[in-house]
Amino acid sequence: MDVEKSIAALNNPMRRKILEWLKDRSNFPPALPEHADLDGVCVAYIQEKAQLSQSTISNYMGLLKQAGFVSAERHGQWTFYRRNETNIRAFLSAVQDELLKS
Amino acid sequence: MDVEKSIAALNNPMRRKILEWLKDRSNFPPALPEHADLDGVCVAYIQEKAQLSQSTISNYMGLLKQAGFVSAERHGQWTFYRRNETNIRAFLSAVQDELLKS
DNA sequence: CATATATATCGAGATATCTCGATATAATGC
DNA sequence: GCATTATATCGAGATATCTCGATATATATG
Repeated sequence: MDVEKSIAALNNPMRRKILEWLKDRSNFPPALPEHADLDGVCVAYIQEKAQLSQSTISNYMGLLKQAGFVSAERHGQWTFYRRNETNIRAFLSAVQDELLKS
Repeated sequence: MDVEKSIAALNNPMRRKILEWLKDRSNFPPALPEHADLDGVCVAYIQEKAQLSQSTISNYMGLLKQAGFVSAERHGQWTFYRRNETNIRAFLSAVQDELLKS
């Protein structure tokens, strides 16, 4: 739990937006039939919704992953990103402690 | 509650450290007798503990104030900064909502 | 193996943040 | 008014972040 890196990752409106979008798979186009069993979203879908360049989104997802907010799983040519709820809660808990605990 | 501005203010280790120090007045030198009734800390004390320049600390406190994390009160030539617990909790609540609420 | 597709990485210009010293402002005391 | 003290603001160089297009890598398919 690197609070430093996590806050830096959140210090960008689009990255926070992406984390919100990932709460609900239906924010993105339906998965291909062969990916029906996977609960992540591929980079191209995120890029389409964010309207930023492919490299920027790939970079963003890398930062969110390093911060622990998302997990990535490769399947063939696709990388599926999904929220890591455990780590998100751990971050919130850590920030809460840092800001409130005496 | 400007989450954007708040996260930016927290995106710096020393500013977070200062917020932690302000939890406990005894992290700083004792107040002057004439300030005994005030529960804030003056800039000079914060600067001494942080070991950064006066202008940097003044800037930091300004950012923390704009984010709502601290309140400032002028008394003569001194400005006393103290945590704004209400706003800190409001921020935590907002981030929690943004990250978790569906 | 050649081509196509999806993603990651690289390099760079634009912009923002950091942090300082210098200076300005405000209040105090003589 | 003048000197001192506390804080705020200004201007700037150093560093970091943003975001892109170009390129590299990995996989799938013919």
